[in-house]
Amino acid sequence: MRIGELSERSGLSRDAIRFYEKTGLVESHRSPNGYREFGADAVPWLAYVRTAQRLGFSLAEIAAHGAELREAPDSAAALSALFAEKLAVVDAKMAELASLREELAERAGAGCPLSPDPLRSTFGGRPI
Amino acid sequence: MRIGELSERSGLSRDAIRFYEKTGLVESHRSPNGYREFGADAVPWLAYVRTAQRLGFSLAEIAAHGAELREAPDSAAALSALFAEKLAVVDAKMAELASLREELAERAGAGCPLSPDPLRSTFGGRPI
DNA sequence: GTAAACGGTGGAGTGCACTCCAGGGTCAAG
DNA sequence: CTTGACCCTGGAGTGCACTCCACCGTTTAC
Repeated sequence: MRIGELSERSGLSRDAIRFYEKTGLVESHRSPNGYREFGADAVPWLAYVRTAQRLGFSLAEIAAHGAELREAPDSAAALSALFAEKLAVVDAKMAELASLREELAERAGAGCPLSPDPLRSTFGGRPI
Repeated sequence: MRIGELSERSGLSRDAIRFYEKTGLVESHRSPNGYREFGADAVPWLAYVRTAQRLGFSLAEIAAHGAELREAPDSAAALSALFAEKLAVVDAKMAELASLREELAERAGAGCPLSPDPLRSTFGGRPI
């Protein structure tokens, strides 16, 4: 598929896709006329990129992950290790998010009294 | 406390703190000599800011949340609503992260067969 | 054959979140 | 009274992640 179709299907701008290609986040080969040609894989891959990005991973990190995937010896064991590693990163983020959530949940619960300065009562105890 | 101490205690640079103050992320009053004076609350608040930031919230969003907290009518009901709202945002992020995690966990599990192109097998089915 | 739709490149510009000066005032210790 | 640690402001610069633009070639439809 060419860049226009990928743009529509991924919801990313053409410029963004070209930028991603330049930074190694997505691959393409070129038609004889010089047009980029993307595989069908590009669509879910870009969706993954967006999700990971929204969750606070930089494009560099995501690109590194993609490169590792591509370069990994194609053995189940090696790939399992790779994914386990990423899993740990995601789990760490989830834990952070959980503690943030907890802090908020405490406040949202049945009318807890609040001091004149909400911050004091909210974050004065255990720092998040 | 002055900016140097807050910098040490929060792990943020003086410049970053001054920048945060300029954008309304943290408040201070001034000593007669013009020095910024921060309350003890600033330390846990800045820790919260950093955590939220790492999790993909922009400084503008965090500042808005802080402002809402400060401006909220000091009634338990209003604040509960405020926190419940933030809670929903955090929960949405957790859900995204969970689906990312699931995708990774599937791969990391006992040797699942992989096609020549790992991406196809990883993301070819349901886009994340 | 020409117009519209699509593609290419290079480079400038944008917004965010800082970082790094330069130039200068404040304050406690020696 | 000077030295050093600390603070101020304003402005320039940086890295990331794009976005916009001008100018040009290609392909498709009429």
